Amino acid sequence: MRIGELAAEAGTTTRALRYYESRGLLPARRDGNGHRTYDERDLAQVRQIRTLQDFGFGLEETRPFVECLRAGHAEGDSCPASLVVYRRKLEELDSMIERLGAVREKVARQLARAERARDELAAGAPAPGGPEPVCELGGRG
Amino acid sequence: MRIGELAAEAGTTTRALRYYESRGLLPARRDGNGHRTYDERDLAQVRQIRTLQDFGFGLEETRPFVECLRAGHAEGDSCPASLVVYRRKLEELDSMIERLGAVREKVARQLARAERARDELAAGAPAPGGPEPVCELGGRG
DNA sequence: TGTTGCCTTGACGTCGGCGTCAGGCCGTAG
DNA sequence: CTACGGCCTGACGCCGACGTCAAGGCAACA
Repeated sequence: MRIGELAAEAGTTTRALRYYESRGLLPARRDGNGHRTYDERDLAQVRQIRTLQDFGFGLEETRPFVECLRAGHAEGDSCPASLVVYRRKLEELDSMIERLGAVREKVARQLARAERARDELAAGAPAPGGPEPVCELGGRG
Repeated sequence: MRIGELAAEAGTTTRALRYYESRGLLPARRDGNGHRTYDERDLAQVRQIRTLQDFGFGLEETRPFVECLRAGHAEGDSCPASLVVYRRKLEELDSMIERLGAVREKVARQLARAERARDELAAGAPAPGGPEPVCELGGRG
């Protein structure tokens, strides 16, 4: 199969596949015309790459999985190096989720505080210490 | 105050401040030598930018807050446009956290499955359907 | 014989938020 | 006089994963 067909089968583009090759992730045979040719094993490798990328893995992080497939394993995560990447990614995900959760709480508290201040201003005091500043400097009306 | 001092006070760099200016976020007066001069209000604006960036806001997202401060408000989130950004960011954070949580579970399940397969292979069958493929192609030993 | 379609290589563009370097001005301290 | 520090502008570099364009080759089909 040629590069266009592989791209279609794997749900990606020819540009991405050439890029993988340039990174040493997807070596290609050539036919008489100099065109790249691939087989089912290459398709499995590309699918492995796409799956991991959907999980947020960087290209380099997919390398152990691809090499594991090329070594003949049925699954890309049958090799120790792949498991190491899994574990590292789990730690990354946990710390990212924790950080994002903390930020979420801070933003939520800021929003609640700002809304409270706005409501109090609207309800009670129509100018406690001078004229109100005008929001939206460059308003379009 | 000049740009170096402002950068030190705000915990950033002169390069970042000039970048903000180039984006129209931080207009600067000039002294006789053509040097940028700033006051306390500029400092407050820069601090607002940094705080939001620590929360993961992009520069453009800080703009309503900065303009709100420049309009004379004591807080950058006293204006409706800032609240809109808060709410949008909360939604983004929620969906990101949800996505990451789902990915985390998938990766954890993949890891568990792969470890189980490895253990079963090590314990039971030392070659059920042919020779084992060799992991780590380019091993360094 | 042209036209389409797929392929090739090479190289520059994208996005964000700056870092870093080059070349030069201004004021001050030794 | 010279060195140094801080400032100026302008421009290229960086990271990741490609997108996009240019210029050309080769095969099939009308």
